[in-house]
Amino acid sequence: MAGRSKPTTNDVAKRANVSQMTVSRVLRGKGYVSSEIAEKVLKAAEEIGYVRNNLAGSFGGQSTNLVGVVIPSLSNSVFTDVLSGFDHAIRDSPLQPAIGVSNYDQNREYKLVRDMLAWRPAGIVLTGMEHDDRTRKLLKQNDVQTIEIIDVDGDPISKCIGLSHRAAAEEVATHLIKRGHTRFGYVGSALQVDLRALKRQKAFEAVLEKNGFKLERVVTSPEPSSMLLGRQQTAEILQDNTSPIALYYSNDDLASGGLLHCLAHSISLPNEVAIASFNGLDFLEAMPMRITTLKSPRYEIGQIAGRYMLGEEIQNITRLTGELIVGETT
Amino acid sequence: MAGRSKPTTNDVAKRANVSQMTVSRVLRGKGYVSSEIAEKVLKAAEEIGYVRNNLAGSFGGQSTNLVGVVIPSLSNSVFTDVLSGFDHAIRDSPLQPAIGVSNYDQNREYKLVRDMLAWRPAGIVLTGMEHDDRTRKLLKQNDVQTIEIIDVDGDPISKCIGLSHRAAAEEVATHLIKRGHTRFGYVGSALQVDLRALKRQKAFEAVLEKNGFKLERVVTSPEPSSMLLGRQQTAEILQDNTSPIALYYSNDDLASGGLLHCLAHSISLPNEVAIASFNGLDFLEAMPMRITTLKSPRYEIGQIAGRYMLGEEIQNITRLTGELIVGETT
DNA sequence: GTGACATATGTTTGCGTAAACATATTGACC
DNA sequence: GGTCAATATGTTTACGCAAACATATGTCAC
Repeated sequence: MAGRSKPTTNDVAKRANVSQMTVSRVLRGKGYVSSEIAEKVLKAAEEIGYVRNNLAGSFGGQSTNLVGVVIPSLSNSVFTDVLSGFDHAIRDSPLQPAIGVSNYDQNREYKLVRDMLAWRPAGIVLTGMEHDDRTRKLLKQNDVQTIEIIDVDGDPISKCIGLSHRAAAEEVATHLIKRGHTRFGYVGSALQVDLRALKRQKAFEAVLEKNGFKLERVVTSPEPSSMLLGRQQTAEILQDNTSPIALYYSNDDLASGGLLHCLAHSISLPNEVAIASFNGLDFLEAMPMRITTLKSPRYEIGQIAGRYMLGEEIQNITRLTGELIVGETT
Repeated sequence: MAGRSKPTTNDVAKRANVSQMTVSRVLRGKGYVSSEIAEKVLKAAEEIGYVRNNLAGSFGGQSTNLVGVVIPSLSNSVFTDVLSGFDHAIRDSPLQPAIGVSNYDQNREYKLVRDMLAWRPAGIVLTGMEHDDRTRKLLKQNDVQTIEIIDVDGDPISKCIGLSHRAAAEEVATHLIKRGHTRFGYVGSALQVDLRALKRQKAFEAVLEKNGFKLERVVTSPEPSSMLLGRQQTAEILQDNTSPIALYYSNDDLASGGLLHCLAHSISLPNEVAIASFNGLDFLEAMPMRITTLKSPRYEIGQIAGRYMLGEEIQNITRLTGELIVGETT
């Protein structure tokens, strides 16, 4: 039973006294096999604990049912939300995701892609539009289905799906200006690594300037985002602040920290300080006050990426729109 | 360049005017090859965009460097934290995780395991101790390294690592009793699906009864956990409540919702209502008040599971201990 | 009863890599 | 100058599956 090497179709064949090919046919339910023989074969397979060897089976063909998915981090629910959507889309298909975590490192991403291509995957999913040149070259040379997710501001390798982070920031900036805010600040973290946040900051600032305003205060930190960091950064950015100011945060975690800071210091929202952010994560709904944010269609991005892997046709650039959630903080 | 099928060592060999075997040797850096030829081969490989075909290469051997990891959900940071630890441990090794999401469904878990075994993985990581009998049988028949994570209350298939959820609940119950609480309630969600939460509830109740107390109120919901649900459930469990009561929540999300409910209704903590929970997720640190919780060693669990996959020896049952974080809510 | 066609089985072959098994060629040392 | 070992290359083969290509039987229409 626990023999050295794993049983093959040949072992099953011997046990069932048929040819290897008949076993293959029975196991795949393809081709003509009488029910008696089929039964015999299934029994034999069951008895010796046969499990198909995909390695052997697939390598005649050109690709496997593995899909390489590279994301920057597993501890940011933006990416796990996308993964959930992706998984949902492919869950009842033969596709199987192999996940790699790049840690926001383009070199690591390259290595992951290289290793994944060795498995002749059905496709590759990358996060963002910024990649090592070697990655782009590799993916263009090998004709795997490739899709870049989350961001669409840039030149895609092949397909891409996401939202325009520029447009997202512009929408929030416009909203704040319409609301009558005249002084602005920005709170961000890990910008050298989160290139999409950087795009948002730039776009936000551009809208301000086009309207005769400017980004008066900016506080950024190299540390990863967290509510706690947001509290600290908000305390910092509001130091010596006297007139009302609208703060744009690079994400919900920081913004929530900002909200808690204001509540703890009895700062009136949105009169003294306004808060707006990006992502629209679920946990915001339970905060003591609704934060204005732009909800990104994360789950949907994953789903569409999954459906693309299943063969559904999509445009080269699929631009989804976020939803501006106007809360009580602006 | 973008020929029909992908280049093989043979194609490289022809281009470099050497034998296929020499190419193989160069690419693996194994065996004797002169530096001139090595250079020629590398150049040729580069030019035609050669990528190794793992399928062909591995199937002579007995297993691949893929590791199948099955988790119940990607939207619960408990599991993604474990994944992070796992990824951290194997990141610089050749191992590559293939992730499957079971949705707390043992039948789906079985199918995922079956599909994964077809890839001759170096190992399989399962979540929890409760599995379909077919899953257990399959894993015992095929001698893949298997490790069950997060829970250790049960009979492991092979190895397991986690914490005793019984012990965790007992510690919290004991703490609450020591603090002088005399009336108790329980708030939980998705218990038909989260078997570990159920274990905690049972163990919690057992300690109470051993000490002459009982679980006076219980509110559970089939919905997935969220802060919002926690708020609603807390409102429900406190309805018509007059004397002080200590509430044990099945996790931090619900407990945080409970905290927000109490703060919003000016219920004094921990005098009128005490709150304790399980997991110790990071976001608790930014809540307006510190919640008493038992911090589970999630990252560490993942790390050790990863190291086991790399060949490190571990005990059959590795029981880590959680850390009781005594906050301001008890 | 003779094709024609569906049904049921078997045989051969190839996929890309690396192990195992050859040869050559060099050079070091006595 | 001959022996031995290290170095450098080539040839053959196996790995497990399924496609492609054989045969067989059976069954139905005319």
